[in-house]
Formats: sequence, structure tokens, C-alpha cells
Amino acid sequence: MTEPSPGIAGLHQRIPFLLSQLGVHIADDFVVRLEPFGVGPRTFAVLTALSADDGQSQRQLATLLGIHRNAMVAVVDKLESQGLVKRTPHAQDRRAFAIRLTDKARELLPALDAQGRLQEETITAMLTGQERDALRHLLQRVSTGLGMSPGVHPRLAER
Amino acid sequence: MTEPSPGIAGLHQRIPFLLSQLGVHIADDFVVRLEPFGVGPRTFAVLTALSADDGQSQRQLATLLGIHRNAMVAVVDKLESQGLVKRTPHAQDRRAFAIRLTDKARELLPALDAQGRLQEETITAMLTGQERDALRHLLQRVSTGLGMSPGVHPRLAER
DNA sequence: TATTGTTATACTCTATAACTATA
DNA sequence: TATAGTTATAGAGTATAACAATA
Repeated sequence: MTEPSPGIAGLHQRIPFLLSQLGVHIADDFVVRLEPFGVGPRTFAVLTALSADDGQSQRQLATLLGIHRNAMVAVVDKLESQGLVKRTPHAQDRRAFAIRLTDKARELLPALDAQGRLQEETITAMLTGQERDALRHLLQRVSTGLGMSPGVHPRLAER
Repeated sequence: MTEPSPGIAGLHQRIPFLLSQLGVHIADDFVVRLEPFGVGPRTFAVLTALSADDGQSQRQLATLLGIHRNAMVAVVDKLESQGLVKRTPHAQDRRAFAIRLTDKARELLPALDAQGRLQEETITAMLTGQERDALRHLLQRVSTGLGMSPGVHPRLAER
């Protein structure tokens, strides 16, 4: 007689499945966490990119984040309507805008960062500090080994 | 003077971001791997569930996998059109169907499983056997700690 | 001729409700 | 009255192509 197939329970032993299951859940959870601030994944990514290098053009942001430039228009529209960025003239290229964070955005950024930290604490609550470090290192090695760009989320580009 | 914000590069230090980045990438990769077999995430999930317990009703499958019963219709339609399952009369309930794997499906399942193993080897190629075990255990603990059902992928239900 | 930003359109997916036949 | 399965419709989200202004 043949033993029964493990079925979906067997997926719990597969590293790719565990990563996929956890990753998608966490991505959804992060969306929920940002919702009260009126920020979505794409607007969050643009705000974060500008926090390190303010005044980038929409093209630069699109290339950096893997978002199509057509889609970037709506993202910047949204941020501008919320008063979080301004489209200012670009010094070297009159076709382009320099996108700049407003003071309101600079006040908001720490709160968004706090959500990221809170999420990390929640997710790793059952791990020791050593285990967190070990997990972080393993994930970084896998991510780098797969050739992924640090900090660039593949869902921003969309299929 | 203030030092520049780490921007998106700082996300590379965050466990939730790494999990989300890797997980979404891996989920997309798995879709690509299954494509040549004409199988998608939802049909794969149903085939896997039936491999452990054949003859389940659409309602049972929907509840088990987190797919809405309305959406389950199209999934079973697809599988039936491919000759991978049959809708057979349900022994106890004339409203319901017992969904049963065909011989063709039983021949296909090992190939799908092989793709899962191949993906795991590819993703963990840069890790030692010990490190793979450590990673698997850490992920299982995090997944269980978050109350996720083993083997149930949150993307099947869709937003 | 190529590029930045923009707009419009078509396409895909999903969520919701309503229907039938049985229980 | 509730449930299994089905169908239809509307809505959100995305990709594609084409456009004007500037390089």
C-alpha cells in the first residue's frame, strides 16, 4: 500500500514556500500599517528614496525603484495632492521636474520608520537577538545571491 | 550637519523587508516555473490538496485553501478542461461534486514537485546544509508564531 | 532622433450579488 | 432556512501606445 501524499502540509518544509508565504503576508501587513498615514507601497518607496537623495527627477525615481515612468506620474500626483512632495523646476533639464520633500513629509518619515521597526519586533518576537541576527544574515545572503537589488521591492514594478 | 538618510538601502537591514522582497520574488519565480506545465498557483494548490485527500468537494477545497468558493469554480473548470480532475457525483450530498484527480494529474504531480525541489536548491545554493536547516527552522518558527496555517499561501485568497 | 513627463485606452483580475438545486 | 455550485456585472489595477515639450 502507498502512504498518503503530504499535500499542502508538506509545503511547510520547503524554504521557498515558507519565504513566499511569509513574504506575501508581511507585505500585505505593511500595507495595512501604512494605510492610516495615507501612504501606500509606491508612495512609501518614493518618500524613502527622496529622504536619501532629495530633488531626483521622476525618471531617476522610476529607474531606481523599478516603477515604470508612466506609473510614476500617478505616484507623484498622489504625493503632491497630499502635500508631501513638490514638483520644482529641474536645474539642468527643463523637461524634467525635481521632486522635493516638503516639511510635512519630513515630519511624517519618522512615523513611517517606526512602523517598520514595530513590524520587525512583532514578527521576530519569538526569536532571540542572536537568532534575529542569524536570520537577517541568511536572508541577506540569499537575496544577494539571487542578484536582487538591496532595498528594491519586486512588487513595485508589478507584473 | 546631519548625515544623509539611508534611504532604500537601509531596507536591506530590515527582516520584514528582506522577507517581503524575497518572498514576492520567489512567488513570481514559482509562477514562471509552473507555466510550462499549464499550472498556476491556484490550480497547483488544488492539485496538491487532492494529492493528499482525493474526492474533496469544492467547498472543502475552498475552505482549506482560503479561496472563495465563487473563485473555486473557475479553478476547477480550468483543471477539468486540462483533463487533470473530474467532477464526480458526491456520495453524501447531491448538491456537491467530489473532485477527483485523473491519471494524467498523477503523472504530472512528480514533475511539479521536482520544480519545487529545484527551486529550493537554486535559492539556497550559497548556503551550507546546516545553514539551510537553520533557515528552515527559523522560518517555520516565525510562520507558526504569526499564526499562519502551514502550507496555506495568503495570495490564493487575493485581496 | 531621443528623452521627460503626460494622457487615454484596453486588458486582466477580483469582489459582489444574485440565481438553481438540493439539504 | 441554509448550503453547494454557478453566473453575471461592476470595479480596481495595470500595461501599452501615443502625444507634447525639450534635449
